[in-house]
Amino acid sequence: MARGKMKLQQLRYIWEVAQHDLNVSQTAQSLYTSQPGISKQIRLLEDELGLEIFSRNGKHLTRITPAGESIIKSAGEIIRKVENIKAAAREFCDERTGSLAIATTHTQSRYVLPPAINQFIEKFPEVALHMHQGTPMQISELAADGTADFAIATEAMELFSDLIMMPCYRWNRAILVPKSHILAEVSKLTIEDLAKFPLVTYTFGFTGRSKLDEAFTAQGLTSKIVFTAADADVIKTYVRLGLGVGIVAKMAHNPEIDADLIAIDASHLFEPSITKIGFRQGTFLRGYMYDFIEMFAPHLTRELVQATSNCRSQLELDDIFKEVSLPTH
Amino acid sequence: MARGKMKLQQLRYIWEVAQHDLNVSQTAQSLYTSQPGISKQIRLLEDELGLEIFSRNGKHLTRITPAGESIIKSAGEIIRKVENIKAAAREFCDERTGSLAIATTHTQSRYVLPPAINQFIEKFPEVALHMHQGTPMQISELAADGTADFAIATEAMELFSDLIMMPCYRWNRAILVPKSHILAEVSKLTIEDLAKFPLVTYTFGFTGRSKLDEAFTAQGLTSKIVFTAADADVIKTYVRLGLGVGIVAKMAHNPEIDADLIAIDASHLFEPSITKIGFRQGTFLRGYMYDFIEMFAPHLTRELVQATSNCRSQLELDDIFKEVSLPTH
DNA sequence: TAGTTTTATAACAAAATAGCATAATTGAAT
DNA sequence: ATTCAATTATGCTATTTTGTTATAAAACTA
Repeated sequence: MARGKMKLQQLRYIWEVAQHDLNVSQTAQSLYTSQPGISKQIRLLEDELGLEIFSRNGKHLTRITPAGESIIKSAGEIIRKVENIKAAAREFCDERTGSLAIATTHTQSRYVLPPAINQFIEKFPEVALHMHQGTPMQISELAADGTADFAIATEAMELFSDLIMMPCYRWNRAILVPKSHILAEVSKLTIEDLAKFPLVTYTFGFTGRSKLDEAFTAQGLTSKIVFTAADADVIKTYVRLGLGVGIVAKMAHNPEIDADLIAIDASHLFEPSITKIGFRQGTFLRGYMYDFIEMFAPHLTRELVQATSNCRSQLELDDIFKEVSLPTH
Repeated sequence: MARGKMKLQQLRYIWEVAQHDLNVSQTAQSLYTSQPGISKQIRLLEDELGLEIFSRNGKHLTRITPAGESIIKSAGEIIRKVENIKAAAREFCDERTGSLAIATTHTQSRYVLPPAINQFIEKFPEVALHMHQGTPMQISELAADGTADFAIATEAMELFSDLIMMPCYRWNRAILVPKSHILAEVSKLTIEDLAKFPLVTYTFGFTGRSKLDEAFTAQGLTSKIVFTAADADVIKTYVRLGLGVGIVAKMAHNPEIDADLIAIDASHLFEPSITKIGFRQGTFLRGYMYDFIEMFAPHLTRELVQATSNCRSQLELDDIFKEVSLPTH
């Protein structure tokens, strides 16, 4: 239990080693430093605290001790707070420059985000914009580990408890068929009508696919999904080929570009889905980040977002949005 | 905006300087280090962040900049988290040793705490016990700045927003008179009866004094308080001298020692008061600290206390205790 | 059991930190 | 205003801390 002053670097090291599967060499590489340096600092910290953070089998770190578990968790929180200080400093220093990393799905980046992005680069030309595309799971992870500032998606965002998620807009689905298709003539489409045809829609886990499945099973129907894709462009392609009837987010249909396809409103067939924007709780948000959120979802004012930052539980958060009415796309 | 690695020491320095009225020399003395060292580290940090944390008039620090305000606040949070890591380490290292500092009033330490303290030193003989006595205001401050682990008092605890306060017990008052006094004969004492006599009771701001005043003013009566003291022992002394009628917390009357005085129950005259125990939110509580709380207030189980630690607002906290029934002393 | 990977140790180099003496500046009090 | 005490900045030095290289020892892998 030697006397020493705990260093931020030491906390970074134990945190990173924990992130790198307790492999010190690998950690050293990723941090562009040397393995003995890290090993020594960890030992020094353990000495100061008078306990082992990692248990060892001879020379190898095998697992995190219960004490280490708790210490590493705190270390992570401290590291994030330090990052927040830096971000806050940048904000005070120059509020026009910085970077904004958005992780989102194809649907959002192709059909929904463009107007907001446009507005954003107009107002903040000095902010470097990074777009990450992936599955809703990947997106949430990117936001949770700080690679992306925001995650925007419809599905799977609930699984990450340290993400603050706010509803952006409600949207409905449209049935897509070639002009010549029989369904184009049907006046009032039912879900039974739909179940008769082979369907082309989103892959499971994408763009509100779960609501879609629910609707069929609720009616005791089984849907014949013959093809799935992560994005509407691919779906449209196969609808054009006559593979089946497409079910996509309504905003994915562009009357001009998709003039050869008929879009039939399906609001009455499926529950609307809600797209959300999420960020890691406790992160400092730059001024332009608040602006971006508001450009994308005008009801998410700076005040409202700040209020959500203080929420501890999902319940509190939901409570805030009980009153707020969402736009529909 | 030089490149450097933010150090915990730097955060400590800016925090301490802010605590010491922006006087660097004084800060250096209190930290047993040199003034140039601190000045330099502050400059380095400001350099790294690219902004001034303190505004200067020539060489003197005059005020904290808006950015500094936010940074220093974060620094404080980080420092506390680091302290928590150390405390957690000590807990894992040896859960029997440590220290427990309680700040409280005379009334508590003389009449209420002894049984709990007794039980505590029996179970944790290795824990060094420190008792601080003071006014409720001083007590709250000691807890808020970390000098004491707990504050126990009846008044003034609401004023410190970063203290988590939990109700311990409800108590009523007793009227104290010499055996020969007229009031000793009265069968059903009213507040009007009481108002006729000169009174001896607690100094304002102590031991539920405010509830007492409320009761008189609510009846449109003015009380003739001829003497006030911070503790019941002094009050009793003056009641014995015939200076007036005493009003004290019921638990301050000991039938054996105070056999020469008559205690008349006054539960029906004054609203009961509630004594609370408070600790700074976000602090790591050692195992024996939970035990102490439970010895003092058995309904405050470890689970319950941990639940309150997560509360953000006073409302949330009150909600938890809505269900809990308090013991009466 | 051999081979690869990983960690510990030691000696060394580099950098950061604290300290001292002192000059410059400020703010207060004549 | 001018002086005086208090406070901060600067330059330089000593010390401590941190990181690197090279290498030995140990642990996993197959």
